[in-house]
Amino acid sequence: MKRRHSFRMACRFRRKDHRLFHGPQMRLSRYFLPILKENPREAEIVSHRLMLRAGMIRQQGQGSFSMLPLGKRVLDKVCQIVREEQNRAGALEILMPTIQSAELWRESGRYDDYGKEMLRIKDRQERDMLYGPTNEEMVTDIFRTYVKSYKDLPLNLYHIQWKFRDEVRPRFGVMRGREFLMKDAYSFDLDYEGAKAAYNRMFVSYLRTFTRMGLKAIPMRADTGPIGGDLSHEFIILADTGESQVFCDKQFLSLPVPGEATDFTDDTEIGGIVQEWTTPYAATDEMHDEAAWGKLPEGERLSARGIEVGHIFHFGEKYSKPMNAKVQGPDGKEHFVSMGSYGIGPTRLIAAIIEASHDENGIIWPESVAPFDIGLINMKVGDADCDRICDMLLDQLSAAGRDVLYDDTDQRPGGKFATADLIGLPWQVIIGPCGAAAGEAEIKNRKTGERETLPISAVVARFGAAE
RNA sequence: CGGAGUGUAGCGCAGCCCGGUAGCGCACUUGACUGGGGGUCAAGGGGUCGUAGGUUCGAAUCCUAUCACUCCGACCA
Repeated sequence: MKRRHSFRMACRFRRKDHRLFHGPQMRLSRYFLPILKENPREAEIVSHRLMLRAGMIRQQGQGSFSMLPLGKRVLDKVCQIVREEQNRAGALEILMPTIQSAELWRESGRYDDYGKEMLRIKDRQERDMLYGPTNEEMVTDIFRTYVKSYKDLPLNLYHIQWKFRDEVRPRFGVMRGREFLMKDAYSFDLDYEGAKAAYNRMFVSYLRTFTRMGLKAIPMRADTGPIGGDLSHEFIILADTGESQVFCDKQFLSLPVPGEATDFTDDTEIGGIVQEWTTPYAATDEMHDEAAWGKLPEGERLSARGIEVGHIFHFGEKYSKPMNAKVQGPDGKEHFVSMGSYGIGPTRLIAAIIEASHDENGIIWPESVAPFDIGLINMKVGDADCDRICDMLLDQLSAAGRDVLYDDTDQRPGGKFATADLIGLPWQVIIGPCGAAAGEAEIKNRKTGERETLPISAVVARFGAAE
């Protein structure tokens, strides 16, 4: 059967193909991948352009985006890594509502302080509601209701939920949207020492999180504003198109990132890692100290552009005091809990990853967040050998746990290569008539461009089993 | 909010200055030929020209208002 590539076809449900709508394998002819050959005019920066061109997102309004299937897959992978590393560090996942009552915010005093960035709404009873820009109040309310003893500490609750901030100026696609997904974690401890340990755990967790996504994230001392203290860091990844100018010691590029064996229950070990990662010089232009910078040898200085992908913050009793969140300590007295909050923007991270990893042909996904592991390209759909081999490889690679996107459309080879490069799957497995006749497949690495030819029978073993 | 700009088919654009009932490329539909880096031929479908008002015999085009989006500045995951 001849079938041109049409993303509309994905809407037509065919019974005999129903298994193709789920699971790790996907036929491009059945997928919804509205790729664009030309750059949409409104997209100025490369990640925005590529996300639109690769059919990942659809802009629905200023700073608001739908995630299309390819984008949703990446988002899910990013969130999963975030989730795993939060859990590893001892945080517990919950899910709080997006719409909040103004009451809690009046308690903390922020209902008046927050300003126009907060979207205020009234419900049908004329009650003041708001679309949450963050969740300190709500999580503090949960905490104070149930936790009364220091014995239940430390506690860290996080969720991954949509936020809305009516930004003065949304821009750069999902990089600065108004509605965006955020992982926000909140720690509760008896005292400053405990809070500092909680802070350190998130610090180390973040190092691992970004590294797993193929990013080099550098923690930089951040402005703590009116609250003061030294416990606030922004995690900046280096990308030529980044928003802010950053200055740091080249040491960061070679500092070892804590591995899976890291013991998050060992405060000394965690504190040591934080010490190591906060000693060399690093600052964004707002916090830049020319004198300290000048002391670094010329060759050790790294001046670059960066994108903020995470921010951790200790704020002590800022919310526990006005909201009366107390626990009884070992001394028998009541103590306001010492809190911190820790944010990562998964939607922004997607853009940041693209900014850090692309070329003139499109996106280059790190394997950990790629929407599919492998693009299987049938160079001549309709050719009996090519079709048979591709069907077989699709089944075998899927059975081995690999996510495969099978290009079974009848586009010409050039178009298929262009699509595969654009959407940036880490590997392309190419089956053409000549290779098929010789029993050979070609494998291309998207990142390096390297190609290798190998027997078709060796393809599955070449990729091995997914972990 | 201040400054700059753009709205014409799904996407990218021309037409506007000089008013006469909308066009190009890509995409899409049908058929044929093709088949290793965005093919060729043929035949088609699709547009309240952002919206509203005004000027005019007649408005995509001129005037007024308004909305949306983008970029630059102060803020932020």
